[in-house]
Amino acid sequence: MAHFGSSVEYGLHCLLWLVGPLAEPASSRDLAELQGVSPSFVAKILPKLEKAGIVRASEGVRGGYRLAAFPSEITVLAVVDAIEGKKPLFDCREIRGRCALFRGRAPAWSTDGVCAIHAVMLRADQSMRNELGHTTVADLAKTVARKAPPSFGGEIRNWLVGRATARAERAPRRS
Amino acid sequence: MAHFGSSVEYGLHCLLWLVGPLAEPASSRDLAELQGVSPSFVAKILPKLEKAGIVRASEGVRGGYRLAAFPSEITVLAVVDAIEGKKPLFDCREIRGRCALFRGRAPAWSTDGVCAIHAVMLRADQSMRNELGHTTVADLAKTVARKAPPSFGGEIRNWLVGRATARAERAPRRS
DNA sequence: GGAAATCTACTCGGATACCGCGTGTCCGAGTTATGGTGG
DNA sequence: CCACCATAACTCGGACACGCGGTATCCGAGTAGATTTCC
Repeated sequence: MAHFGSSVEYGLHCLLWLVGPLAEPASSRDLAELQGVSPSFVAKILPKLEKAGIVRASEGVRGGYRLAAFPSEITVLAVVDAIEGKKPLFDCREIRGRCALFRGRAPAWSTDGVCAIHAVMLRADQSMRNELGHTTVADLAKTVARKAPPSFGGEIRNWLVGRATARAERAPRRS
Repeated sequence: MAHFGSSVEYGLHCLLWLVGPLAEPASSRDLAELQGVSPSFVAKILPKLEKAGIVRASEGVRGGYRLAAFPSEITVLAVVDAIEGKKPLFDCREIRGRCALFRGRAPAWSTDGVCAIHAVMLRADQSMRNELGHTTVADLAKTVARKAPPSFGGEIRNWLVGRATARAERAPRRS
C-alpha cells in the first residue's frame, strides 16, 4: 500500500489530458473511458479539483472540464492537497507530557516548543511538499509530449470530438 | 488523519526512553505505563523493531528491551520503515498504457522509462526519506536532554528499578 | 551448608476483534442543445 | 424566414455500500529467578 491513494493518480492523469487548447470541454466520462478507468470514480475526483480552483466545470449536454489556470501555475502539490485534503505527514499526540513521573502535571519544560519527533517529521513533510510544489502540470505535460509522436495531440482531439458527434448521431431526435 | 500512524510515534518515544546506560532492560509494559499509553499496543510494536535489528529483546521475568545499536546509528527512517513496512509514497498503476487509442496495444514510446507522474513522486519520496535518514535517535535524545533538568535521567532510572522491586515485594512467595 | 529440582510470575510473540477511511457505485437536480411549431 | 417553446439527453454533484488497513486487545509458549527440598 502507498501513502497517496489512487485518486491522486487519476486526478493527475486527467489534468494531463486537459493540457493544450481543447475545442470543447472534456466530460468526466470521456476522460475516464479515454484512460480505461472507472467513470464513476473519476466523477467523484474532479469536483474536488474544481473546488480547489484547478479546473472549471461547464454544465449541460456539451459540458465538461477545462483547466482553470495555466498548466505552469498548477503545482502537483496543489493537486495532491485538493484531493487528499492536506493531510499532514505526522500527527503529534504530545506523548511527552504524559510521562508517569509527572502524575498528570506536565512541567513547562516538557511541553515547551515543538516536540523533537514532531520537528523531524515537519522537516521531512516540508521537504516533500517543497519537491511537489516545484513541479507543475506543465512540466509533466512537457515530459509526456517529448516522448509521444507529434500527431498524438491531434489524435486525442479527434477522438474526443468523434465521441461527441457519435453520440449526436446515435441518438437523433427523429430518424 | 496523517500519513504515518500512531505506531510510529509510540515506537520512537519508546526508543527515546531506551537511550542511555540502563541497568536492566525495560519491558514493554514498563515503557507503556511510563508514557501513559496502551501496553497491549506497545507490545505489538516493539517486536517489529526487534526484527529490524533496532532493539534486542531479553526474555524471562527480568527481561525486556535494549537498543541493539548506538543511538547515533539508528535513523528515524529505519524506525519508520521497520514499523510501517517501507510503504512507497506512490503506487504507479501505469495508467499511461491504458489509453483507449491504443486498443490494448500500448506502443513502446508510451511505456518506456518512468512515468512522469511517478518520477515526481519518487523525487518527493526520496527527499522525505533523505531528511528522515539524516536524523538519528541520538539527535532526538540530545534535544530532549537539553530541555529536561539534569536530574531527570536519574529519576527515570529510579522509577524503572522501583517498579521492579515493587513487583518483587508485592508478590512474595510466602508472607 | 550446598546443589538440584520445582514452581511461579513475568516476559515476549503472534493470533484475534473492532473501527474508520478509501475505493467504487449509483441515482437525482440542473442545464444546454435540439427539433418542432407558430407567427 | 425567424423567434419561441417543449423535450430529452447529457452533464455535474452529492448520497450510498463494500473492503481493507490500522488500532486496540487478549491469550499462549517460553524463560529467568526464587523457594524448597534433599543429600
